[in-house]
Amino acid sequence: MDSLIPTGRVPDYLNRLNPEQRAAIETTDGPLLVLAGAGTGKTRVLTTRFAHILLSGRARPNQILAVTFTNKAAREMRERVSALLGEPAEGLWLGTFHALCARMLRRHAEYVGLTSSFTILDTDDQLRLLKQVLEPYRIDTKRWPPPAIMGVIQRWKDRGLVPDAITAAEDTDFANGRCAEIYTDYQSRLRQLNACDFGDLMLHMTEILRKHPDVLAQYHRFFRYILVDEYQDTNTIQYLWLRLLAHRSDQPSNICCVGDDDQSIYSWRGAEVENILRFERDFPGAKVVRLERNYRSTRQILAAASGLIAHNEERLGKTLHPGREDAEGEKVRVISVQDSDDEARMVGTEIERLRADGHTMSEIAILVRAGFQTRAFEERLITLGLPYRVVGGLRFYERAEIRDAIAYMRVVNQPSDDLAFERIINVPRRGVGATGLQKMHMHARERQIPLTAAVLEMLGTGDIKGRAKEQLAALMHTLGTTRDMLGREGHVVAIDHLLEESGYIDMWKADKSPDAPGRLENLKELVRSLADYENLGGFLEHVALVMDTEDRAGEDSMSIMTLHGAKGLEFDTVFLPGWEEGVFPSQRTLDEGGLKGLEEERRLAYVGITRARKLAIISHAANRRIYGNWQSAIPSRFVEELPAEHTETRGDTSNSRRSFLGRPAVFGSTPFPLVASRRVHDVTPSTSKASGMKVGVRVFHQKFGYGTITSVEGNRLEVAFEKAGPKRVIDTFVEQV
DNA sequence: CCGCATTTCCTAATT
DNA sequence: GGAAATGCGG
Repeated sequence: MDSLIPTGRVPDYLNRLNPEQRAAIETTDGPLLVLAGAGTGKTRVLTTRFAHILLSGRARPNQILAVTFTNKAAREMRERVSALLGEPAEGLWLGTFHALCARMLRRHAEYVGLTSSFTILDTDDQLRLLKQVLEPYRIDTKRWPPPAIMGVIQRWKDRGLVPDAITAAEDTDFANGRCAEIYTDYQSRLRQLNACDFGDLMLHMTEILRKHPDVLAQYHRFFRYILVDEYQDTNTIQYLWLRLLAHRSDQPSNICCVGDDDQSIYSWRGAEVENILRFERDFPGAKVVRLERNYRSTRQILAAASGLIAHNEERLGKTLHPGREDAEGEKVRVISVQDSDDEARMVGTEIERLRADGHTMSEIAILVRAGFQTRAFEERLITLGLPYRVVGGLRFYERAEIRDAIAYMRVVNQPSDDLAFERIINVPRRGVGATGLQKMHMHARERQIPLTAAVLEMLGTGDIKGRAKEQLAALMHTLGTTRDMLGREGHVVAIDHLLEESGYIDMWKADKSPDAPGRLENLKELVRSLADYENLGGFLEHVALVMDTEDRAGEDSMSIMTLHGAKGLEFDTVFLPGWEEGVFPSQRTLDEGGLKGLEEERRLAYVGITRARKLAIISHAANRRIYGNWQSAIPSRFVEELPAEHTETRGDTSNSRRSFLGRPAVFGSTPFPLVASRRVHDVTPSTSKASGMKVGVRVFHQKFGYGTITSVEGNRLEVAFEKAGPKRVIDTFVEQV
């Protein structure tokens, strides 16, 4: 293809790139893998490449398919491409995997038994639907909780397996091998409801592309170039979808995937690092460009992070070098403290000092492994009066009042949306209980009609009695008037009417709990945001797929968040607390994932350190309060793996890994297996009384009778009772016999 | 059908 | 320690 750029003149946007970045952008044709280390200008390469393809005349805006994982990334990319082009980028196929698939699927829905107006279910709906499907199976939900079964189905979908593809061998470990049946039923219920869950968007679209060569050919004609962000996070179905779109006979696969195998931290939700490791085999003739010049962090930080990640086996191999000469910086600090309260105190003190020295608060972050760790820091920061925000709590669209309001809108938009109707039928209370709802379900199933229609019929025949009768009649009337208003007065007015007349707003006005005013405020905000969309349908598509809201640019506050949440962000100073065996690396990951799990934890540690521009402060405590009781802990193996010449150790040295030598690091099934002696630090009063409680001791329990202790964990015992079987009990409730 | 008491569980989190 | 689900009495 002819270039529109005059020969001999390098366009502006290429001039300020380093040679690797330029190679990543100018290698436009054929498969390309860009291995972009942390802070090496990944987003810049991606957006500049996009603009370059357009500006050099290789493709028109709608001939590039650009895929991201999150809406945030898609938004950012759109903005930066627009900036490079000097005009708003419109008509692009740029979005998340799911948004792009939804857009395609609306055009071909009939191939998978749906209509183009299919509903996209959220996580709540999925689970509610699965529970309904589960009913006739009479499965012990204690042993096989519905969310776990949902997980099995989702993982099958992630791997591109339709119900028919599930082999018996695949379906052994769960719900007595009946998951495949459940999966089949669940899928047919979805089809009846004209609905998709998130997994279906990918699964259906991939099936269509696979079975209908004409459809595939159509997209091949469309897309000349494919760009993929965060390729290390793709799961199998996303890989299959990409491969179908990329592999073609008429031209080379112009697919460019950008990613970093060292930052793959999402295997637990289906991501396959193997996709990126295998790229060169999947796309013959592929070129690989490594971006290793880091412009973010100091040399000390990069060296510490590189030394740590070098302990991983499964990697393509890549070393970060400082991109600037002047960036020597401070060594990574490793601080040892007595207990988790001391740790919070230490972090608070350090932050106060940073603030006194004039550091901007928003340039400081505390990155934790798990959500439960945030509380200690929050409490400390409140005491000190330091502004902070916890990133990644409940988001706007996850709040109960927002989900309820959206369910109301869904029923208006699509009267056959049974799941939405079920959510709101008794909110506010309308005298409909489990039994009443069941009758309605039976009626609906008999007559093969949606729930709303069943309610109307039953109101007519007098099958609904009492308080429910009047209230439901009023609800149905409100739904009807709202639909009328939708056409005449616009969706904003109509929805306002709906939430008022249905009594939903009044329900919160009557609520005396302290968070009710906030909820009303959220509802107002929701109605206000409706105005940004042309119609109700457009709004609902947005909330189904774009479940995030713009970060509100607030005051100058520091961030507390999980390591996962911090990926892609950067701060001057980063605190990394809780580097203890069992916490980080997480015991559960070790138990379930073995060596692979450990390597993923190590990548998480690598992500954490590389978030810091100037200073990283790692800490570990000798004793930690977990779920209410004290447990002792030993420093994380990652502390030892940091190259000593790039770290500076402070604090109580008796709490080093050395003093725990002789206890081999093993993967065990018991929680915190390295710390058999943790009860030494147990300060709960119950232990003194129960000090004789050891494995093998025979005990008597008022309710369960006689038994033998099989495990001891703090004051919690597991006892094999002779009559009652294995039970977990608190030590004070049994007597030694 | 509702509200209160008791019991149970506890990784990460996007679409 | 605490949220959320379950169970029980009114």
